[in-house]
Amino acid sequence: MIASKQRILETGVAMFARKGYGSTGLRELADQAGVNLAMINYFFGSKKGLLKVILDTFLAGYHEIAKQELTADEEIEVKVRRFLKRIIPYIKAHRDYFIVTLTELPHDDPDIIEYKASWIRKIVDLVQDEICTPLSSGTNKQITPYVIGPVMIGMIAMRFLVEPIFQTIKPAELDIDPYHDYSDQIAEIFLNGIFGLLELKNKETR
Amino acid sequence: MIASKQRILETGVAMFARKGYGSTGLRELADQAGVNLAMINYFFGSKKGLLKVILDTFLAGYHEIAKQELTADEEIEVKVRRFLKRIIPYIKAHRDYFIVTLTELPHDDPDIIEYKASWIRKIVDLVQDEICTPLSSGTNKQITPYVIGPVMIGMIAMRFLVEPIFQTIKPAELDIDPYHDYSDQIAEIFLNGIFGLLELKNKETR
DNA sequence: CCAAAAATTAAACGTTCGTTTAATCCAGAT
DNA sequence: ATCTGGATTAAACGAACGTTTAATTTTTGG
Repeated sequence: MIASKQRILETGVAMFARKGYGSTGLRELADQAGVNLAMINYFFGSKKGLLKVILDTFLAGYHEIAKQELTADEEIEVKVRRFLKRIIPYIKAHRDYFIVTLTELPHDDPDIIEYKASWIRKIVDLVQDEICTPLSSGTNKQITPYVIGPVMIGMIAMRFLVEPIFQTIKPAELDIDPYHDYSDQIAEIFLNGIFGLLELKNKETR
Repeated sequence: MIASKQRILETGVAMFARKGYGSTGLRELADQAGVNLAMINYFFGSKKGLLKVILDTFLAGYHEIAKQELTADEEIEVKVRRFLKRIIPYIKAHRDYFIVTLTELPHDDPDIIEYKASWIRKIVDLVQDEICTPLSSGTNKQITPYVIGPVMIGMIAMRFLVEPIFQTIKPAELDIDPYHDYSDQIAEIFLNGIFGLLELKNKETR
């Protein structure tokens, strides 16, 4: 990718994450990227075009990992554990992409809502086929990807959303690195939680 | 509260949630609220003043519920269950407040970051005293509010963030009401998850 | 009923917004 | 060396931005 385009993308994702999409001006963005204002529209068509690239980059990566780790003929427990083991470092490495995606998720801009929807649809289908359906067989459950999906992402996600504030109130020792087993903790909580829930449901309807 | 002020607040929280704070113009806001443009600055001082009221309203309510339900001499299990039983309907009833708070959380606007931090600090302390500390006693754990807090909120939160997109990809039956036992499900997942995690940690270090 | 206070209005303030245009720069290929 | 196409620039576009002012209407309380 051309160096200028790359710098615009990098600066854009950083500023959108720190100030919010709507509160970021293209002139300040261009200045910080060391690039002429017109280059943003030249390379990305529009401000919204830049946002789309950011959302697309993150969601494509997320979906790719989900596909690789969840689509396998193995125990759900193993698959979920492997998925979390990969997705948490991925999010950590693309923290700003993640923050932008998450904070723009609920905004129903007609130009990009179908864009987001197409990705979410794929991920929901994946969770349905690889987690919910296998979990259902053998039990008389009713766990849907619409419940389990957000729960899983949410457990991981919120940490990164509040991290800037944690930085303010507790400047030391809040990086995720020290918790080298952070993904293990999340995996334990999630798996114990889900299996505990299923057990309970079985008991109820028995 | 004066009717005009109320309408500005209601319209403001709705528009900030749907379009984002930075992408919402005060003229459109005033129009939709059926109010003169100048009234917004008259009642709230500035656009950011309006945002502060929204954040304050939600976080104060959240903290109040956490204080009431978590500060008690009872089993953690009971307290967490009661907290979730109250906090989920609260968020559901103040969905737009919640979305605005969440999506503005990572934006480090110097004017409001200390504002958010003061609330988060209170909530972190609460979780520390009422959940983490009691959980620690008797075990050789190390669960901090900085891990457990975001996990708990995140499990609940993400559902509301992606709901607008779920509406798009699956227009029917996605309201949380049908899951009349949604908070029970979350509570089960969370409690099973935490206790499972603690058990594991004990085993490891035994 | 009238004065004081509060609510509301229209208009303008200067600034910044995202975008476009047209000219220029600079490689690499001919 | 020159042509060519992409990269880059400075400048301007009109629109929208958040905020302020000053005048006016409405409400309140003595």
